[in-house]
Amino acid sequence: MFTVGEFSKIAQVSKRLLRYYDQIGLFSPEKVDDWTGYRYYSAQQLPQLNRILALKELGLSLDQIRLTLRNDVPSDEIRGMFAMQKMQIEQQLQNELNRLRRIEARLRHIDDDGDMHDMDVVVKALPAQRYLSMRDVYQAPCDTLPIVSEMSRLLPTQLGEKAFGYMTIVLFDDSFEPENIDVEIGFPYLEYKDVTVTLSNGRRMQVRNLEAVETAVTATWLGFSENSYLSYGALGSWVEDNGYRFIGAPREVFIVVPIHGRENEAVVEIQFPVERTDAASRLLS
Amino acid sequence: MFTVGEFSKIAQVSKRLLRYYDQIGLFSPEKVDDWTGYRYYSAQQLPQLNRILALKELGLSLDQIRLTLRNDVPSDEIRGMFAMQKMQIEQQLQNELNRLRRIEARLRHIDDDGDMHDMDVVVKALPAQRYLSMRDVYQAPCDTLPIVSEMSRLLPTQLGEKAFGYMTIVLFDDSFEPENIDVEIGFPYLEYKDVTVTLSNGRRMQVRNLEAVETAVTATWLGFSENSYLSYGALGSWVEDNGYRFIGAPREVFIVVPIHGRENEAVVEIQFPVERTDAASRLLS
DNA sequence: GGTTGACATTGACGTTACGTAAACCCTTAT
DNA sequence: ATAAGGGTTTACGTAACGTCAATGTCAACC
Repeated sequence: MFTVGEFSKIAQVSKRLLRYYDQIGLFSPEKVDDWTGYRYYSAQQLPQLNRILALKELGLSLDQIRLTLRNDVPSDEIRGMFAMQKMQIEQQLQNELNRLRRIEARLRHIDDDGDMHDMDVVVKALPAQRYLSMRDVYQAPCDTLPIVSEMSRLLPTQLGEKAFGYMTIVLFDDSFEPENIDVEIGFPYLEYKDVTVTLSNGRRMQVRNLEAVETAVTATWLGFSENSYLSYGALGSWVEDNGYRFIGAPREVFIVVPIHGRENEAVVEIQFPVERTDAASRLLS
Repeated sequence: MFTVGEFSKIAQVSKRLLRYYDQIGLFSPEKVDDWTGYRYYSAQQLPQLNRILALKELGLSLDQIRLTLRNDVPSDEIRGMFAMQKMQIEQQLQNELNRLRRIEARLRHIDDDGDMHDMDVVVKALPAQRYLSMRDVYQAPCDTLPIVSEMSRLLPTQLGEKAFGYMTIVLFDDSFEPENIDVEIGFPYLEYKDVTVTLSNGRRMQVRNLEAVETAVTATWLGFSENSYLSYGALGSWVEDNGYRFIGAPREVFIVVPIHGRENEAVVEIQFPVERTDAASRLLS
């Protein structure tokens, strides 16, 4: 029979831990003195504690460990728990590997002033939206300007100020060259009516559903200039390097639209729908 | 200018997060209304928030991120932080890989009743101790019994009951065969005197320092029998599988010494001094 | 039998990075 | 007038304990 202090020295764990495990009913002393409340452990309990510590090291939660120790749970459940934990670890491994690569990239891109010139890529989900838009092919990017400007004038007056989100364009062109671009220009429509709007060139804007994207790789930048298209390449390599793959048309959201003369106040976010590659998992084979 | 709700929708983060980052001084709105306390963010702040989110994804703590955003810290310090983070991730990767292997081993060893037949291996540090002991070569394991029994009689009476820890033997033999074994038998001595004890066969026990072990792989089992030696092999493969390497003489600590007729109450812990191999890191090359 | 020291007990607070309420304030639409 | 829908604070919960802090007991010494 050992007191907490003695037993904690033998097992090399803190006294607090032993009391804690007793409190949560995970590992209790063999005897507790009724009068003093002192805990008394026996040496024979040591292997049981070690099993707990070993399972904890495997990454199981104390709740899961409690399950494995009760012997009234079917073996399949226990096996399932371990299998689940295994999958979790594999997922973690992939994440860590990608993190490692990104860290190394950052490390390369810190200049002498401590500034980082990497794009800040954020992975997030995009909700489904209703989208009042028009798809067309334009000779050059600047050909879209009159259309955009007319939309910005017409829509708020015809359908209400607060009915729209930020201008969003969907790029259906998979060649990233700035000629004969196939794009859809429009605005998220926050109401549940179906409306059509006819522009001065006779073309119609219609409401459609812009599907949700589970995983989108996004980057936001300030200012608007011709070299914005360079970012597409950088984002492309980011996607490759981090074990993703494009699965849909990219979108551009104009939080602040570029106004002539104040282009550097523009804020644009590009969004690439992606899915995971399992390339990283081949490292484990 | 956006309120928290609007800005949180644009950036796809919770309002709580924005208020929290403001509170800890990591990312504050561009303007706060003096009267209502309302926070107002500008679209131009979005890239800064995205940088924070990107760095968080890399595993940096918010404190570290705060450092990288202040531009009065030397670039070397920032670089050092990233390098440190990189090392941490690499270490984590090794751990996860080992965990994965151990999980798979467990998974194989669960039988139909849900019981696990693996040894429960615990990695811990061993503190330095003073050690009253005697080293000798014995023909067979059972030859040690009279010595052990005489020690157990002599020491407490000559030097005090509480001066000793649990019987510990150090195995200098690297062939694990049970003949002509070179072992040191003794007890941790908790006082700071130098004493010698002479046994009936004329041999002397002396105090020496038993060095600390930074990393020891240990296993504890109940009962004492001849097949205990099997465990050495199992522990050996555990050590190999988990990226460790033996670097010293193993020890056996008898928490409860086996008494004739009550051998199954014995509790013995074996301790192998080890160090990490960098074998696992080759996966990353 | 009182004091001291070593050890035990419970309880509370700190850690990380927020989610989830609750309670309250402000403006606007019905 | 009141309900709705923003905003604001404050506080509590998370996982798994470490770290005090206040208090209680035990054994021994004077």
